[in-house]
Amino acid sequence: MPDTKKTEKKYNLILDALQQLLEEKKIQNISVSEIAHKAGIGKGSIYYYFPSKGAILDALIERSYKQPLLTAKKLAAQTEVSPFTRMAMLLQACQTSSTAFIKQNNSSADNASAQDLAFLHQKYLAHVVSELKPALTEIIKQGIENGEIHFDSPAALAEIVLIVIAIKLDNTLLPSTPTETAETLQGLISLLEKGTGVASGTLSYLSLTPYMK
Amino acid sequence: MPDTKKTEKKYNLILDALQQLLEEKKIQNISVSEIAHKAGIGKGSIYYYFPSKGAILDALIERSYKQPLLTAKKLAAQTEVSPFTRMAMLLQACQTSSTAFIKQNNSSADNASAQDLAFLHQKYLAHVVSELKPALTEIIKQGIENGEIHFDSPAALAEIVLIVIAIKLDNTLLPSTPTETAETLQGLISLLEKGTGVASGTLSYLSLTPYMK
DNA sequence: ATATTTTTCGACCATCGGTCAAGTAAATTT
DNA sequence: AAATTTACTTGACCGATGGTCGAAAAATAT
Repeated sequence: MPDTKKTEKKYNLILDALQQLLEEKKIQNISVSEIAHKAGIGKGSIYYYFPSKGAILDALIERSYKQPLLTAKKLAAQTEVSPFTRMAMLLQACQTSSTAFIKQNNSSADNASAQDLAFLHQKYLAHVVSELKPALTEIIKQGIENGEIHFDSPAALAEIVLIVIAIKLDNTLLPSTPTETAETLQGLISLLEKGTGVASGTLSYLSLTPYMK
Repeated sequence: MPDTKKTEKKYNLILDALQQLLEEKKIQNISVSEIAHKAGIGKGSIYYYFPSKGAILDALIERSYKQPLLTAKKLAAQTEVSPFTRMAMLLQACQTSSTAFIKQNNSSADNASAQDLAFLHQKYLAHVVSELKPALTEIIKQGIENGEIHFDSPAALAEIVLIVIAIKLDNTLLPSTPTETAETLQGLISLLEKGTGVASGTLSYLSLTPYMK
């Protein structure tokens, strides 16, 4: 099939258009016609490649996180590196992937706008957690085998960490002040250290800084 | 103001209508006219009581969680009861409040519908966590003073617990199998016990069962 | 060249959230 | 009780949206 390449090109063209528009306005205010115009194609063609407007967003999110998540997963295989280092790198990837997409303009104290793009953030959460959980689980599992981490359920631990971090790094799902966010993340690190029998300070350099402004 | 009663009646009439409709279809497919019709009033009147469609939803959520959250908060003041008991009761309230609203029809494996009502669940999360955090913080704080709990940052701990529990109890934000959910919640309890210097098994009776089917 | 399939397109449709002028009912003033 | 002001109701109306469709144009096959 020679059209696969061409199809994929158009496909990505549409995603590019949406991504561009997404940087200056929120989703609900972006019309399909607008996406088509930006992509330089007719509106009808959009629906040749995507079944609905929401599907375009889904595809864009998946494309956006494909690369960072891929590299994050590779970390799980690098058994020669300390689990903590790998964990830090993985969370770093998690963090950069979040800031990549959460650039929405929070201009006014518009309470309605925050709700409009709620499901965008929700999708980000679901995507990141589900994709990263296996990798982090593997890392923790190896840390347990090494005797560096003490905990019964690596998968549960991975999920807990990812949930809290993903939610707190994306400050829109549960809006907090910078101080609050920092406190919660610091609390998580402290809880992890004490809960997994790791020396205090071992995880402190994970230094997660939430997206601000 | 004698109109407060009448106004409130109409106000609640609209919320009743939305709540009713919400049991058979998802929000995005419920029109304002439909709400008005169900409430037996003109469409224009809706906008006399609410500034937007989203505001109706907000109000409904707030009304739905008002009572359970109120009783949950009162638990914080009952200093004569053990912090763990109060914590369990609070989480119980959290749980019932979730099942009260998460009765959406999950008929088919329709991936699109699940995403449509994403922000409904997102609002639930934000509401529950922000409302319950102060109460749980207070309980933990008292447990620390009693010497029953050992942890530096009660507020952080409260938020972490609420985030994980709220997300896992509402199985739509991050869909998991029952086994996974149970594992994560059990992992959280275990992490809490070890992380806060509490004897193993102390928190086990929190026994959180997620909403299923 | 002809036939067939794939892709493009924008006019068109139903519907939506929200506005508004006009009207009615209720309270308040005189 | 009449007049006036205020509180409330309403459905026609508006601009805009997501999505459809048949027709045309490109591409491909025969």
